[in-house]
Order: sequence, then C-alpha cells, then structure tokens
Amino acid sequence: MELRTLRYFVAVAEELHFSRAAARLGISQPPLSQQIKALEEELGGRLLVRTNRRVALTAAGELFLDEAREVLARAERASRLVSRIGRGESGQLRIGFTTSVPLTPLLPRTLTHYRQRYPDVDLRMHELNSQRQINPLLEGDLDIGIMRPATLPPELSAFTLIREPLVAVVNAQSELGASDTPLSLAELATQPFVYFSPAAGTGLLDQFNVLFAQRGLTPRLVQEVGGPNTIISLVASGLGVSLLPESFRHIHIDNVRYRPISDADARSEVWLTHPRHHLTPQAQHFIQIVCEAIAG
Amino acid sequence: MELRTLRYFVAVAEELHFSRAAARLGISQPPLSQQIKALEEELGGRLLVRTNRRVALTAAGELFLDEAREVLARAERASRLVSRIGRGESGQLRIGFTTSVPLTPLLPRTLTHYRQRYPDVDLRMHELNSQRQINPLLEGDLDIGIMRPATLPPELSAFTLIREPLVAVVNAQSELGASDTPLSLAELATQPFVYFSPAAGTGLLDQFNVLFAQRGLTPRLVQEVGGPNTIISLVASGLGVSLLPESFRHIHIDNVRYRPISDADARSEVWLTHPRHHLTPQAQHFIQIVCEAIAG
DNA sequence: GTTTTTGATATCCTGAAGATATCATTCAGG
DNA sequence: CCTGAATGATATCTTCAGGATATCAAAAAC
Repeated sequence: MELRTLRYFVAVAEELHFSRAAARLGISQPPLSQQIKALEEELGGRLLVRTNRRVALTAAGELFLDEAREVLARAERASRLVSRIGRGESGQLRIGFTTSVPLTPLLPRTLTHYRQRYPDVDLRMHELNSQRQINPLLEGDLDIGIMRPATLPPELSAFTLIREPLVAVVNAQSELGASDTPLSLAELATQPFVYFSPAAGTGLLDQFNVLFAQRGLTPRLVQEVGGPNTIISLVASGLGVSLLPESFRHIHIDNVRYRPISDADARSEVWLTHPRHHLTPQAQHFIQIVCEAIAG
Repeated sequence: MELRTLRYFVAVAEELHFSRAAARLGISQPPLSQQIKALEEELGGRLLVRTNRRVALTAAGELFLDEAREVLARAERASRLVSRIGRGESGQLRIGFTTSVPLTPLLPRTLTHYRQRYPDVDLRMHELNSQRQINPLLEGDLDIGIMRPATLPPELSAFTLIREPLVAVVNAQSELGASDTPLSLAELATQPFVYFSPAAGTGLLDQFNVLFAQRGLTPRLVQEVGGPNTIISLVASGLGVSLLPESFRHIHIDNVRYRPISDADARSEVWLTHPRHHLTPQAQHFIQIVCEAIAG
C-alpha cells in the first residue's frame, strides 16, 4: 500500500465514478480500476460495490475513506512542515552575541527585519563571549555567532559587520578625565589598567595586548574582570582606566568619561561568524538581512 | 512522496547508518541513498547530515521522523481495520428475525457461539416479520434474515434452519382443551379462529390458508391480529382457537393448551435468508456457525 | 431493439526502483 | 604520515509495476 493508492481510492470514493476519478487524477480509467482492485486484494476486503452501473462504498470502504484521508492529510502536513523549515520560513535560528553587540543599532535593526520577514522562525539569542561561541558553532548548537575578532578554527568562517574606533574609558574626576580631546595609547598606558581576564574569553583582550606590545608599552593591570560592565563600574570608582570599543559610549555611568584615541589603528571590529559549510537556510536569510542593513 | 519513502527514511533515521538500514529493509545501499536524496529534494530541505562518516538528523529530520512514524502508524492501522472487517473479525452484522425464532434454542445458541468467536463484530438484531425483512435484505440494510417461509425475489436465497410441526392452540376451559391427544385440522376448523391479518406480513398466514384450502376447509376467522403473542392471549381469553408452530409451546399462559396436529403435512419451517450474492464475511461466518449448530 | 454509459480485461510500453560495480572520503592504527 | 577499512555517493544496467490504448460486457436509456 502506497500513498498513491490512497489518493486513488479517495478520488474514486469521492466521485463514486471510476472514469471521472481517473480524469481527476490525470490517469486513464483501466489502471485506476486495477489499483483499486489490487488494494482490495491486499486489504483482504471489499471497499467498493460495483453494481447496477453504480459505485458505492461498503462499510469497510467508508471507514477506510476516513482513515485514508487522515493519512494523506498527515503526510501532506509532514511535507509542508519540512518544506517550510527547508525554505527557512520556519524552524529555529540560534544566534550567539557578545555584550557589546546590542549597543550598536545594527543588531536590533536586523532582528526586527528578520522577525518581520520570518515570523514563524523560533529565534533564540544567547549572550556569550567570543570564545564561548566557538564550540557551539562547531557542534551545531549555534547557527550564527556575533563576536569580537578571535582566532577561528578552519571550519568557521567570518566577515566584519562593524568597524569602530576604540575609546579610552577614564574616571571623570581623574587627571585624564578633565578633557574630551583625543588621547594616545602611550598616554593611556601610564595609568593603572582595568581589563578583561583571559578567562573572560573576549577577543578584545588579544587586540589590547597586540596594540600595546607593538608600541613597546606594558600597562599595569590593577584588576582583571569578567565583563565590560564591570570594567566601566570599576573605572567609575576610580580604580583605573580602560580601553573599549566606541559602542560602549552608549553606557552612561556617573563619573565615567569616554575619550577618543588618536592612534589610527586603535580600532575594533564585530564579526559575524558561522560554520563555513552547512549553513541553515534560516542562517542564510539572517545573513542576507544583516548585509542589507549594512548596505542600506 | 510515498509510504515506501517514509519507511526508508525511518529506517535510516533509526539506524543512523545507510548500509545497516538498507540491510534491514532488504534492499541494497545505493537505492536507499538515492531515495533519501530524492526525498530531501522533494521536501526542499536536508533531513540528514552526512558528515565525518557519521549520519545525524537535522532539526527538520527530527520533526519529519516523528511525522513519518505517525503517518506509517495510521496507514498500518487503516489497513488492519479494513483487513479485520474483510476477514469478518470486525465490522457489523445485521440480522432480522421473526418473533418465534428466539423461542427455539437454535438462534440463542448460535448467537452465543458467534459472539464468542467474533467478539469484535457489532451484532445488530432486528425483530421484523418475514415480509418486512425482504426489502432491507435487498437494499443491503440487513445481512441475514431469519424468517418463516415466504415467496422471495430471485436476488434472495434461503435454506431451512428448522422444521417443526404445527400445534393447535386451544383454551384449556374449552371443549378442545380437555385433552392433550392429537387433533386433526378438520376438527380444529370447526372452531372460531384467531389468526394473523395479512398486514402482519408473516409467512405463516399463507401456509395456514394453503393447508385448509387443500382440505376444502374454510375456518371462520373471528379476529385478525398482528402478532403471535396476541393470538395466544386471545385464545387464553376464550375467543377462539389457533394454529402455530411448535416453538410457541415455550410460551406458557394460563388457560392456554397446545395440542399436536395429526395431519402429517401440518408443519412449518424457519428459513435463513440472505442476498444470493454479496454475502459479507460476517454473514458467511454466521451461516457457518448456524450450520455447525444444526449439525452438532 | 439500438445506442450509450461505464467498469473490466488484454496487451504492450515506459520509467522508476533496485542491483552490481566502483569511487571518494575519512578515520583508525601503526 | 601512510595504509587500509568503513561508508556513503555515483554510474550503469535491469526488471517489473504502473500506465496507455484498444476492446469487451453488462446495464440502462431512448
């Protein structure tokens, strides 16, 4: 018994006329008669009574009609569900993002567009630092990562979403907090530093180290912390200075002042990272929309 | 998409191994791979990830697995339901019977056996006089009729279940009620008669008329009634005598006495009647069991 | 009685499903 | 790093079920 057989039977049961049913099915009448006959033989019972040039359903046929319709409807539904997932109109999209990402308008705007265009996709946002996005991306637990620059395994691919300057984070009461003018990394490095611990897993730490090392500077770290909000709080309390991407300017805290950095290479990026192959359609659509948001 | 495709997919999803799944399905591996590939193309989405020599289900695949199992289970169920009806193990059996039939042990015994052997058949008993069984039998509203002799249209076929003598029904207080010895039809015909009206539709009336006519007798009908119980009641009240099959001896009513008839041809029959063709399996089984009960 | 309708039957053909052989990739183990 | 086993994909051929065409048979309509 195949779905085709059921479709044929339902057509005959609905038309109660082999020739019309065959026409509706787009086949000729003889094979239809044969298929129904074969179905009855397989089931071991009559489904239709052909008598007095009239076709009628038996009791078994009535029952089987209901069941057949149900089976066909479920099969149809299964097919549609998967098709929708396959076309990215449904299913799931799991995105990892770092703390700083929601501070820029790009991600919120993209999410809004995506949700409008694909309202049936179950969108799951996971706040994770850059390092902690890598394994989930490799293992298929995350479809897309939005992160700071990091060294990626070859299975992952990335492109830059945002380029932004770094800014000095200084206490407003301190010496450096007296002005808003650009500051050099060298000047900043004279102060005690508050920064991420390696365990925080952010790509910013690597950048930070490289920037100062290139200039032969070794800032004195007075406190290693886990997240950017802690950095800003500790700067507010006067513990030291720090260096963060410009996005964090959006965080206004008393006694904290942001000053531009005059060094041209003191810049950071936000990456969109994804498995190099095996991109889900949902992820493809999301990337499409991000790119439109950047371009437009 | 066909049920075969779903069976193949479920096998692969359960084994997570194409070769093993193919072995389980009794086909070779290449066609299985092709079928799954074709299924994915038809659905427009990946169901399985073949990576690192390991096969895994995608999210869509997980969903489709559930759906496919459901569809297969329902198809299986539909098939089993109809098979059971086709084999007569389930479904419906509608039997018509006349008032006198339950008085003999044959029908109750047969019904008990039938119910034991086919407990899932929905057995519907309809008390109907012989005439009123004919149309339902012709139109398929009744599968089997158990009735008194009647003239049947050619589409119906019948055989005799029971042969029994007729007995005189007399009032115990009356002249004829004084003895239990056999009585002749001629003697009985001297008395006022209580009998069925033609509208009652019983085959007994025809027999009654023939029996007396053959002997040149014309009993005086004092009352025409609709059913045998009324006959016996009226005989009990002294209105007249009557003539009924021996089965009615089982009805014991004060002041009613049954006396044998000495005429050898004063006998009646109970027929099992059914459509000559189109016997349902349920009806066939019932007839089988009736015949066993008669033989045994 | 003749014609029309309609499902069944007979026969042939096509294409999809399956078999066999082979390839490509990957991972295990030395 | 190399070799061989494991495993899914690909290529090609074969077979048979499903379908088409032609025809028949029975019943109903005129």
